[in-house]
Amino acid sequence: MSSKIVTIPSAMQGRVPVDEADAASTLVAPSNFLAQLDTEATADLLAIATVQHYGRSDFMFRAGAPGSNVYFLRSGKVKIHQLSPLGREVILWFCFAGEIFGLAEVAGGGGRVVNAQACEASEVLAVSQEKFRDYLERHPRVALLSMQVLSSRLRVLGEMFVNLVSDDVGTRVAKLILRLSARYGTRVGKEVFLNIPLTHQEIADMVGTSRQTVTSVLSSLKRQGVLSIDNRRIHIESEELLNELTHGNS
Amino acid sequence: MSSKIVTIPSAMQGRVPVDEADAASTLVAPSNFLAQLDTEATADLLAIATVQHYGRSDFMFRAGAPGSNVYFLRSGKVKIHQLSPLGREVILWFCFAGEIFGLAEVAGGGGRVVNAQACEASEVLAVSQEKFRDYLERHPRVALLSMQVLSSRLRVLGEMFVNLVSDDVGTRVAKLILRLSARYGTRVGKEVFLNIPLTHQEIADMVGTSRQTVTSVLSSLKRQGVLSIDNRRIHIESEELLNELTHGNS
DNA sequence: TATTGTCTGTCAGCCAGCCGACATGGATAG
DNA sequence: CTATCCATGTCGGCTGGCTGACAGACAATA
Repeated sequence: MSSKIVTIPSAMQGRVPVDEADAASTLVAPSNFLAQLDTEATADLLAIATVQHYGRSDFMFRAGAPGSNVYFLRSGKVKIHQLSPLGREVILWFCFAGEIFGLAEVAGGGGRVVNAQACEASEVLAVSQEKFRDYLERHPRVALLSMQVLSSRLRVLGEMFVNLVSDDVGTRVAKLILRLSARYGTRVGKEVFLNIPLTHQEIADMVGTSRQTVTSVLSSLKRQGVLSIDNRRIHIESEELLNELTHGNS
Repeated sequence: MSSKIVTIPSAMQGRVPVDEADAASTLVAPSNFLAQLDTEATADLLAIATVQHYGRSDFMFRAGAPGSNVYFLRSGKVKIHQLSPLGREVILWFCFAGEIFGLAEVAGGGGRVVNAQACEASEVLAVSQEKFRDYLERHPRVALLSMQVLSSRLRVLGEMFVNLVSDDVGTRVAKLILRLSARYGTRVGKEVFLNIPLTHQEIADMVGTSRQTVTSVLSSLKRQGVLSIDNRRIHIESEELLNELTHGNS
């Protein structure tokens, strides 16, 4: 399958007197890194990579460790998070099949700042820092691609930051769901299925609230008929309504 | 001078059973991009760049515009910020001489997400997206450097995010000051001078609070003898005390 | 010298959301 | 079948920090 780019609804941050069409501002990245390498680049990468397997809740790396590998997720799901000084877990993002992670700390030198933990059994390719550097010098295209990945994360994180500062919890949750569904949801007619099991606690950790508050926000959304949840998987019934909630943050 | 890589002390987020020393957090980057290019790379860059001048509070670019240039700040000070839907200005970071900005949106495609605004008269080099791409293909070292810059921002932003989620306002302000002083402060004995004029409002916008709260936090810090402020410039009198406040966030 | 604008400082009232506590329900293990 | 976990749901009380309002300080402009 060749790189399939998902189109994402506009992110409508900081609208300005620039009469650009409002069209798809796509805060999203070519999230599937592996799929965008040509066959040669892929082969080359495989040549320097080690295949590793992790079980549910194993760590690929932890904050504080020296960042010596870049990882490519072949299958499974990985949670990138940080522990706040007092044990609060802050989830920065999730990685899914095809995505690269652990890149930022390798490129930047210094140790890991975040934790990478498998949410389910996962298979990864690990590539050492030095080898990856060489590799990038040999494949400048891939270097560009890597920059795109970093850029996109930077944007997303920036967006998250702004949301956190300026929105109330309800809006933050709504935006989170939209972000996730834009990236990882499968659209069926007007509905969207998010095939990612998420606990309330995890949502809280992504959005910066307490578990209880998330529970109540979600109940409210269910009551309004915006979404339903089945077995921890969110099913958006009315994306429009959800969007409305997002914009209507007065 | 060939690409000089700065070593970064561990970032001590989410302390783990890795007995790394706790040394000074400093999530700092090779912030001065231009200074790290060798003469050839510099010449090459100049060849494709346009020199531009901006006056205080002019915009280099605004959110919503197509991101067509990368910028290098030769002198002056630039504020990168986003406007939240309801007019709240959220400052993501400041750029100082030598730093690159506008990179993320160029690499990522899509339009600008943030605004770049001169805080004072500034001179920049502007390079078009396409030319910069070519340039990077010809100078893989610089591509790596760019990745380092992006990585470092990603880390800083991640740190900011975590702070925002898990610390109270006092701690956030303290950490902000430490971060800034690590990067831009000049150390004189035990004291640190931050030669960046900042209004309370700007601090509030970086830290996600109201101006009034910042005022009161700062007064409190002054009262405790942690710092003094002269003409909007922060002067840290006891970095230790400040650090303590930071760690002591129970 | 007055005028206007921008910044700092202080105070009181109010409320979103945090925290602790507890009850229920499903899943997994023994 | 029972015990143990873990996630969900709900409630009430408490409080950090936001809001608005106003007053003084200083700088720049006229």
